[in-house]
Amino acid sequence: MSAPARRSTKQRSAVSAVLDEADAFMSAQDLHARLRERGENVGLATVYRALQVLAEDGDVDVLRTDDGGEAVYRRCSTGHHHHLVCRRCGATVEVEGPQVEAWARRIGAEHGFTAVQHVVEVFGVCAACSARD
Amino acid sequence: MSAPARRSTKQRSAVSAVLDEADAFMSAQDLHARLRERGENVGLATVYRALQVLAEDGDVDVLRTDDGGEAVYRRCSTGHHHHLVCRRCGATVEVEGPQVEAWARRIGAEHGFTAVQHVVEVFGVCAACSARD
DNA sequence: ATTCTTGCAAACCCTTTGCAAGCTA
DNA sequence: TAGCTTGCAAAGGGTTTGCAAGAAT
Repeated sequence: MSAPARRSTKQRSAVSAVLDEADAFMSAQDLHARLRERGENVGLATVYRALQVLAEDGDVDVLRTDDGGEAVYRRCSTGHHHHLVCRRCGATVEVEGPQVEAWARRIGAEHGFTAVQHVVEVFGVCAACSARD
Repeated sequence: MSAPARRSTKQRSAVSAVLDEADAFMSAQDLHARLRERGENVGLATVYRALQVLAEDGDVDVLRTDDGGEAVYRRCSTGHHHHLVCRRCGATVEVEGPQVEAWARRIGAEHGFTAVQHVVEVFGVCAACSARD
C-alpha cells in the first residue's frame, strides 16, 4: 500500500520541460498541443497523469479556470502565496499577503476554529488589457 | 442583437428562493436536488440556464471548486463578506475583513489591474468539532 | 399572437480509467 | 525479470444545446 516508485521517462521530462519554459498557467490540453507542435508524441492521458503526479508531489500549482472549468497548471515557486489573475487574458502575478495570513488566523481564533487554512484569489483586468479598450 | 427580454417564471423564482435560503455556495446539481426534495419539478437544464442568467445580471457570485471543477453559486450579498467554514461539520460564519478588502485593492493597483474583485474563503475546524476529539 | 422558457435527450468538453504492449530499474 | 508507464479508446461527470411543446407578455 506504499506509494509506487516514480520512474523517469521521456514523456515526463517533456511535460516538465514545457512547464519550465512557459512561466504561466497552462491547461493540460494546451500542454499537449505544445508537445505535438514540437514533434514530441505524448498521449493526452499521459499528460494528465504526469501533471497529476507533479501536483501530488507539490511541484506545480493547480487552479481552475472560471470558464469551462479547465484545470490549469504552473510550476510553482516555493512558499505560500496567492494569485492576481487577469480575467481577460489570464496573465497571472504571484502576490503575497502577510496581512491576509494574519487576518485569517485571527478570524479563525476569534471564532474558536483550529487548523485554519484559507483560499484567496484576486481577479481584475491587467494594465495591457485595460489599455486595449 | 439586443439582449432578449427577461421573463419571470415559476422555475426562476424557485431557483432564486433556494439561493436566498441557503446563504452559502452551492452547485447547480445541489440546487436541483434541493428543488426536487421540495417537490418543485424543475429540469436540470433549466437550473443551469437560470443560474447563467443570474450570473450575467450580477445577482450571484460564481466560482469553481478545486475538485471536479464544479461551478458553485451564491447570492451576492449586498454587504460584501467572507465565510469561515468548518470542514468537519460545515458550520459557516460570516466574517468581514476590511483589511483584506484594502489589501486586494492595493495589490491590484500596484500591478496596474482594474476592476479588481476577490474571493476569500477560510476553512478550519470549529470549536465544537475540535472538542469532539 | 408573439417570443421567451422549459424539458428531454443528445452532444460537448475536460478528465479519468481499463487493458495490453513498452520501457525503466 | 518485475512492475511502473504509455497509448488508445471507452467511460464518466458536469455543463450546454437543439428542438418541439408550453408560458408569459
